[in-house]
Amino acid sequence: MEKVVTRIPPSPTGHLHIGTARTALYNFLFARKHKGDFIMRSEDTDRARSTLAFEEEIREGLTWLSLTTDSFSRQSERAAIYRSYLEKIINEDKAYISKEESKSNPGESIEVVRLRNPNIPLTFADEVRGDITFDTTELGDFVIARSLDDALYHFAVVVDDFEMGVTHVIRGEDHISNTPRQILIQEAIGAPRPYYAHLPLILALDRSKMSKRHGAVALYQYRDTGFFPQAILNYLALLGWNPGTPQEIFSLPELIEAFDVAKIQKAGAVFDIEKLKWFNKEWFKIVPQSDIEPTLRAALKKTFDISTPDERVVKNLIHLIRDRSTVLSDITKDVEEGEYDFAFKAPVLDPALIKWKKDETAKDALPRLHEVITRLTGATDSDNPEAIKSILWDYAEKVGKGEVLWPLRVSLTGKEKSPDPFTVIATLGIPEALRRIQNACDTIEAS
RNA sequence: GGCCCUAUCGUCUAACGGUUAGGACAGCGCCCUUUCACGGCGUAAAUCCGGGUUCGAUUCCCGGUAGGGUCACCA
Repeated sequence: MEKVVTRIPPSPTGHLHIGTARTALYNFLFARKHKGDFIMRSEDTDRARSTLAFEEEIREGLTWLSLTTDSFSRQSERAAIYRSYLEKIINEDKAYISKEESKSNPGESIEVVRLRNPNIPLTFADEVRGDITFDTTELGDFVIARSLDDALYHFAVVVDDFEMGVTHVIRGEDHISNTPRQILIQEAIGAPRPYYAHLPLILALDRSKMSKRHGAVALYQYRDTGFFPQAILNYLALLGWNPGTPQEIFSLPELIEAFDVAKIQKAGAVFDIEKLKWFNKEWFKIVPQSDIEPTLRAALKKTFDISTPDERVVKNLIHLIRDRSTVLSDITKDVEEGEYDFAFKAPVLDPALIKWKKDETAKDALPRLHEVITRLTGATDSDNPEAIKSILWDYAEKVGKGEVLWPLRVSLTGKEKSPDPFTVIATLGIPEALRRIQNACDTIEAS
């Protein structure tokens, strides 16, 4: 069997769209699944609107997603190739040069190239939708080049796909109506017909094609708010495709393994940021530490001006962050808002907060805190909350969990809300915890 | 408007003629942790409508309806 080749042909006239990212993903998955190639082609034949900056952003975006390509080319550098094909089919009278008035510059006379349309009904097989039939008559002798040296999109695409050995064209549903004219061109240049698979569109809330007016559509916007590439890939894969099993969390290798064109959805799918957030939350628990750590360190430096934080605390804090965060930017936000103050700042204690019950005074908590100090003093330090819990749990159960745990937690963090006391102690280490509890006792006595 | 595509909970989807129409996200409720978060359990919520075909249609066919895409000397 011939080697599978898929492609992603973005035109560098805008940011990397989330829909383009998904199309790239599906092409990537299919190619990798079949041990084929996945190539990228910059469709920059519209010189006026294409920029190198966008091209670069698109390439970087795909790299960020780990969607590696096997080759890269630019249509703007292939004019000679298009010209040779144009000359060939003109010689064969399958296309012709037509002198007409320029539409873009009225008054100017130009020689465009038009395809001789055989005006036939045309049916092609779509891997996701089955047979689709068009009457090509309505296309007329459509223009395929502005001039011999200036091929238009459809012509360039067909020549390139042929020259590059593309076997499977997997693209958005918005290209269905482009397919008949591309097939006509294929037949004119004698190219074989690739397999086609037209993907359902990604829709906005109002079920129209997702575009700028609907908010964030560019990949970089999701990267910037702190979504993991793993989560984006995972979500995008399941938006319009399903594995046929209840599994939802997929790594890229797992997606390659599970991917199957037959399970691509026909109907458009609404992009739901809430579900994306859920995927990100799940991935927060499993991404490598190196995906989280730089953000944490930057936040610590910014908020606390700590450039060399206690490594034990950082390590333990990352565990906490993993199941308390949704997007990476939560780290910065939470650090700024004081969520993790307890880890780096001794608390300023409000004795009134120590009281567990309304009719208590802060001083009532003193003997309990002293008992905690006694127990902790002889204990082995650990950064496992469970181990810390076992030191104190039986006492807390005996005296009353609220009676012990609430004042303890408040002395450690000074806050109304925080992680549980065992986790806090495990994070800080027993010596620091002891200092804080002792300090709390002193404050209470002085009040 | 012409052409093309599509139609299961609010959203993503499963069920390729026979199911109490399943799961996930979001929502709601309860439990756990005597704080927050995490977690666990539960609940509500759907086959667009009308005709066929069939013993039997979410499923197959036709027609409506609705939504979407596309109609360049853009890509």
